[in-house]
Amino acid sequence: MPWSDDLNPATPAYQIAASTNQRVRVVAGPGTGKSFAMKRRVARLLESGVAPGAILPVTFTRVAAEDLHRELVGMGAPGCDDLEGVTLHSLALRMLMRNHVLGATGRVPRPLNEFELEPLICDLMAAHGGKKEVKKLRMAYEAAWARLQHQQPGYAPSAADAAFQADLLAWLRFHEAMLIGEVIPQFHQYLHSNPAAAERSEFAHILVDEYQDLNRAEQGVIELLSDAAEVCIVGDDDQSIYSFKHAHPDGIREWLNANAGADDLGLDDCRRCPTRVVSIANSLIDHNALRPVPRPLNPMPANGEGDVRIIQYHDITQEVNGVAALVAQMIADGVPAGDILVLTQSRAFGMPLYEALVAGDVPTKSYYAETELSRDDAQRAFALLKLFVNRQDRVALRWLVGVNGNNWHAAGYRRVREHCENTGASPWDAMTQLESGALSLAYTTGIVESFREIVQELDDLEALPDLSAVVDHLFPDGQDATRDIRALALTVLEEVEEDDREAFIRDLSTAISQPEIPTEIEDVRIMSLHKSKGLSSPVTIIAGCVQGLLPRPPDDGLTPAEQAQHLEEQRRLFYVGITRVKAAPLDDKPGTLILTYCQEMPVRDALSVGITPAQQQYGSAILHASQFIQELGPTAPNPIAG
DNA sequence: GGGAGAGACGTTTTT
DNA sequence: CGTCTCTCCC
Repeated sequence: MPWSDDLNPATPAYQIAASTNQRVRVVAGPGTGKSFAMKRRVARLLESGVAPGAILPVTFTRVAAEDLHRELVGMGAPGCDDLEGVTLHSLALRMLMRNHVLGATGRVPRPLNEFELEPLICDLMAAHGGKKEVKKLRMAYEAAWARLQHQQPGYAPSAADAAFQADLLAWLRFHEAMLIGEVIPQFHQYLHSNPAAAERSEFAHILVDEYQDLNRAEQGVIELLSDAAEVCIVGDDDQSIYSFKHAHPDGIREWLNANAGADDLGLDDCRRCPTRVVSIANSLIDHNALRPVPRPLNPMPANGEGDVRIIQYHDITQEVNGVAALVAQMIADGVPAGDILVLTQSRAFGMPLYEALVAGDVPTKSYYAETELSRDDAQRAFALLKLFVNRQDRVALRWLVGVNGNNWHAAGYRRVREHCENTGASPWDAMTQLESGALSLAYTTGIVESFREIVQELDDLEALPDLSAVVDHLFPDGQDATRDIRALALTVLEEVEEDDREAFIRDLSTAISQPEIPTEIEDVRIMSLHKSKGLSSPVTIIAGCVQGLLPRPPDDGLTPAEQAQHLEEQRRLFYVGITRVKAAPLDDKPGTLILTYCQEMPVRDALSVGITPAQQQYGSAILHASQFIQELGPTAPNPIAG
């Protein structure tokens, strides 16, 4: 199918696909068809003979990357099979590993799993003011890199920050690893200091989706890859919801300043949502006073008005049961389960809702954060597997020798590390010597004992006939803690060459950190508002619309200006949520949006979710409807009691 | 190094 | 209300 098929040259979608300007910015609201326009642009490039390898389509998440690939394959554009959307993170890792960058910087691109941070924190806490302080310092370190602060004139870390960074880097170097938050900055630094690097002119065309969610370092990487490229960025400042990773809506707003002469295009017709949803979405986002250029969405009358309901329940139990009953009823009425999307910003609503749906025999899939490695047993087995594949995996060894001890046996491990740094021995070799008595160090009784067990377990694993037996041994059948990771490991094993340990551990790690998203949706999906970005669904339910949860209160110590920005981002989050609704003008059922909230929940739940109840009675916290419900404006329906 | 008890604080989102 | 973290003491 030619790229311009069914495209009217007078429409912005055509211009986005057709523009040959070196720089193009597209600001496009939810449901206005930006992915469609992007896809056509890529198709045009491929049809005009651009090599797939010269095109870099950057997407924000893995889901979006797979989505783009699938749609291009569906269009049958030439060479589309070789064209993959990538996340910046995966691109950075690939390029860092491909080059001898490691030699130059002394760093190894082996990212640390979340759970592997624990021993790092304990190793640093004694010298840097305790666990909490170390966590804070680490976040500040990553934040400074994400914002490229070191490139700002006059930036100077405090003495305490500098001391911490030196120790952190020494730890990471010694353990041959990298923080996840360092991957992009390291890549940025490599590109920045190597103007002649091949990567800087590897791409002739760069397309960036969800640009508003990139932080400074990520934007900088795009700039550094753009030496010889036509660049098209696409996004929407009204959907910028990733300030926690230091993205800011001003990035896309101010992009034109740095790219004079760029084409500036926009898409405003909301082809996705019913008209009433468009109307309340416009009313809501209008409350964001910091927007320099308001861009209301145009409703499409052909989409129909839609079915919008706002329901208040008495307490959280009734809300959970009420929503579960609504879903069950809709399915009984013939709505496919895969057409229903349930969004809630907190596990306190999400998990009981999930359980209520499952209990009611509704096919449901929960998309809350990866659970494979949430249990200690699973973490231990996974670390053991890493060490089984590579005895020199220093992070895995550090984790395993410390896991049983108070503060991860920091005192004893410090002696081992000092010994290694003085002699050049690897931790594995030093531990082996300690174990045999060839070496003796103070305070190491505990870790040597742990090491003995580890060696025994590894010997047991080596005695097994193949990898599948190893998986079976590490993640035994029928155990709750390791059920998820067992299933995943078995799937990965099927795809891997006979007993290729390295490939197995690599693919398993990928599968854990970047889970596959099913293409065929047959279940009710339940997830956070953040995860819902990019999705759309004929029935969208947002539960838990209460003040304190949505919006969440600002962190302590923010300036009034920062508090205002926080509130606006929370509002954008709700905006993203309500604009997931897809009109179904051809079916007999209208696009449906249901917003629910409740008046009470147990104080214990409220506290554990981060709500500090202003009032409480008989152990229940008194809750109030989200202020955003009011802000939906006069076209919103009146709330009803459920 | 490790255990007992007092005290602080609580969440959510991605690669 | 629970859980994690820190301090004190052996």
